[in-house]
Amino acid sequence: MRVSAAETVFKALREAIEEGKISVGTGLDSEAVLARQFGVSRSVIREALRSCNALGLTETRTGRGTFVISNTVARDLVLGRYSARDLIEARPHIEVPAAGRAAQRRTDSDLEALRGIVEAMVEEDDPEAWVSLDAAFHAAVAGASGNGVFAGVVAELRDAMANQSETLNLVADRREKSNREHARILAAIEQGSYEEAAHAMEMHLREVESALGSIIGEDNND
Amino acid sequence: MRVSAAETVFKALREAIEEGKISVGTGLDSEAVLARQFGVSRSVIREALRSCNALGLTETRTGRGTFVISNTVARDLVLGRYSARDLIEARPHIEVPAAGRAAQRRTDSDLEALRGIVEAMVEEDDPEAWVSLDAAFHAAVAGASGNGVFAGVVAELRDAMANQSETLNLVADRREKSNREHARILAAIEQGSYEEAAHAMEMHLREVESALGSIIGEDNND
DNA sequence: ACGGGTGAACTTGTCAGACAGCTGGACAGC
DNA sequence: GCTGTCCAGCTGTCTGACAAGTTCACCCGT
Repeated sequence: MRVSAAETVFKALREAIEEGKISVGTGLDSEAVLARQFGVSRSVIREALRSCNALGLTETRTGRGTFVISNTVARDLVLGRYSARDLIEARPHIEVPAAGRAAQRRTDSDLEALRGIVEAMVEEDDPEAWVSLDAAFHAAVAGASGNGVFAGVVAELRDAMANQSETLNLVADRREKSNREHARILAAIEQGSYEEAAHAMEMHLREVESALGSIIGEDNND
Repeated sequence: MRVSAAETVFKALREAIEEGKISVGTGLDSEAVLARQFGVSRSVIREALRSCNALGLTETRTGRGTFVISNTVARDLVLGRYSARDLIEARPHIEVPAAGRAAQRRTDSDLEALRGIVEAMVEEDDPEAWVSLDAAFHAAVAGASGNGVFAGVVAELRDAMANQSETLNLVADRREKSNREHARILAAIEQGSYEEAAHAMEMHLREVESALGSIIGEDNND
């Protein structure tokens, strides 16, 4: 399958920028020069630059030139924020099977990490730090599932949740319950039972959801 | 601050696509027609289309035109690629509940878009184009779920899958089966039944998985 | 009749050349 | 030293042209 010249130039530029061969802040050669270098017309260069601009890698200023403003695709451009309702609805569908797989595939170092987090949470008094550990626990479970998709999605959800402060309002009572539920999940994962781990996670999320629901206010009807 | 015509056109197109005014699977007007509509030259239109392509919203095929392949920005621009095994394992956990929610929440324009894709798939002979439409169908179902997390994750999986050519090897026989299964999913969504839509999607994914499994050969190499 | 080849009419891909508008800096005049 | 002008270089846009890929109706030989 033939690829267009514009796409070839785009890929070359993107690679050069992402690999740091062209450092952030510097300006690219002018369109005319690039056209000569790549042996194509200016239109082709311009189309390639528009692609780089769309990804947030570069920025073109009239009369001046095109400048590298980032060596990674802009996340903000791509990732929308998720609503609390969407997060609560989606979590179980991903984390429950992830916990099950974790029970089947966890390595020794996975278990070690999980135990460490669970212990730390028990002794943690500061609510903010506790919430961080909570997020770390869920991410670690997903990571232990050995499935990159689960791990990636949960990591993304964790980022989105971190920006929602409702979790902080969980009363100390609820935190203790969560600690016990986490311990139960960990035990099931240690034991290697898909069913039990998945069930323990499901129960946990259901508990958290109802606790959060009473805080947020259940206006999720459509 | 003057903005370039190309950027104006790009934003207009992007908004139209993301808001569903141009549904997934459909083709845009030709560059010449767009140029007349926007009152600009073809170069401007082409630069705007390159931006849309870079974001994974559209795809341009030589001699045919530019087609909308997603109404959300491609996530794998940012995130890493996933292995085939991970994708196959994770898909049902996300797409099944997404189909169920779609049955409860789909709008009229959601249904219209889905019908369009299903019809187009029946008449599509080119395997590559068919796979694109298949991906568009699954993304549209997730989009109709009204849950940004589902839509985002499926969009991400779609992008990752598009880069795995195994799907292309599906024989025509399997494609016809898929078309029927898609029709069944669509019918359940139209009917508004969570259970039926979820079940239809689950069956469909199971069928596809076994078909793919026999091609790939069950080994977990990426 | 009918299957297959063929070309016309579209589409995108690329090129070359032109000119307007913007920007920064050199330079002359005060 | 300060200011205003001018110019070289850049991006933004347009135009017209042709190559190459795609589609589909039409025609020709059987």
